[in-house]
Amino acid sequence: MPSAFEVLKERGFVSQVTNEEAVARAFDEGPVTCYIGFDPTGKSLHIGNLVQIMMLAHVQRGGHRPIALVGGGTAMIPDPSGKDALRPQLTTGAIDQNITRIKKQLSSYLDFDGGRALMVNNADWLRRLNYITFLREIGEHFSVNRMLTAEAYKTRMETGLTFLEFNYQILQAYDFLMLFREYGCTMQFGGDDQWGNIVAGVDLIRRKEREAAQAVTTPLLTLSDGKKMGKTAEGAVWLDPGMTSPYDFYQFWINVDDRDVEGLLGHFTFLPMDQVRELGGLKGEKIRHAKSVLAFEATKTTHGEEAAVQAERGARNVFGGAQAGGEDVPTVEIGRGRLEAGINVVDLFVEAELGRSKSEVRRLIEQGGASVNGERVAAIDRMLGTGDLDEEGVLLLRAGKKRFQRVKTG
RNA sequence: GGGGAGGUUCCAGAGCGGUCAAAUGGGACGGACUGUAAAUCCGUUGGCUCAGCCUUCGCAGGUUCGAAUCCUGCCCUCCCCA
Repeated sequence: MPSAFEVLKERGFVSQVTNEEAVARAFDEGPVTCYIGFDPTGKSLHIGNLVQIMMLAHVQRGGHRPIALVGGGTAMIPDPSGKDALRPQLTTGAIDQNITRIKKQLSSYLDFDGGRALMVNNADWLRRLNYITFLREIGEHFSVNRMLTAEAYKTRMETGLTFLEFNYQILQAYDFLMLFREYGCTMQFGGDDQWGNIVAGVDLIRRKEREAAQAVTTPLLTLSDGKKMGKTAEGAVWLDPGMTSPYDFYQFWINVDDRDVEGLLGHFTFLPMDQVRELGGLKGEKIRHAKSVLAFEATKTTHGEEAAVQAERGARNVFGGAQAGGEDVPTVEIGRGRLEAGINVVDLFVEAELGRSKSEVRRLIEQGGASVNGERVAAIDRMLGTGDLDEEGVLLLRAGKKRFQRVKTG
């Protein structure tokens, strides 16, 4: 059986490593405690966080102990790495609320039972930090000269960097030190953009504890079209089913570029690599099968098997040409009386959220991109009535090629 | 604290008294072609009671028949000096 580190490498999670030999040995020798930090600034994690989550999940399956650190303390400080804008500052109450939600989300991937995985909040130590003590014990180990030569800061030197942001790295290093002391955590993972911050922690542990901690970073996942993972026109793809429905989540994976399929299967499913390679090797139209496996597996781990089955069935119905698609297609309800009175197509499309404004929907119709029950809408003044409903009192709206909405009367 | 530059529609970036809902590029969206892929081509891209009207060019006032464009104050960003 391959070690957890071999699994990570094989699946494409590994980019930079502090000391590859030492890391490999650690994973061979026994349970390793490793951590990744998550930012609780949002109400939900999104697909961009999923690489890190899956990395922890794979490690846990290899018999090791992951720690998910949420930055309840650092959330109040912007991370200058790679970003050019400050993130909004939240109240501690809002952050604590987000943390609760994030933990719930993470438990779909990680098994927190009996301490097999841990979730900790750096607010526990950061918020009660004493400035002077901190400067004396931690600050003395950081060289400003060296920090300034780091890529993350160098670029920010052009546009300006506040003292607040400058401290981010120090606090993240301190987190690592605390986790090392409290939980024997000897390894930190993160995206490539975090390399500087992570290594700062490794250095701090060496200086304070004279121990060698390790760092492993993941390549920043960019898709073949150069876009950042998880961003769509609608914004991020969220893990919260209330923010991105399982159907849309499934669709996200179905719509990935052919060239990305194999890599994504490695990262976001637990399928054995033989199978991943086989699916990734499919050519031409056959690769759609690989995409449906990817979509199904990814949806299953995030939303559960039942939701995955539903999403798949809904997609098959609607794209396979079945009329109203059945319960599994995203649905909005509308009072039957509204249809009896007659409702304008444009209004209905807006209500079904297939367009942001009436102008947008009008444009859609004028360009021939809107259809009702599979028939192209010819004019913007088309009225819909009960005659457009099927036996079950349902009609199907379609915007463009792939956005569907089932309208049900109630 | 002093001096300089600047804040324009999703982003970048033109415009510097009317011809401006605002060039151009990117992105996004729609169509054709396809495989719910990519590439390519065409079109669209503030809102609405849509051949007209309304609201936008950091904020608040002012000049003018008329302002994104001129003036005043304020806020914010960046650069140089202290």
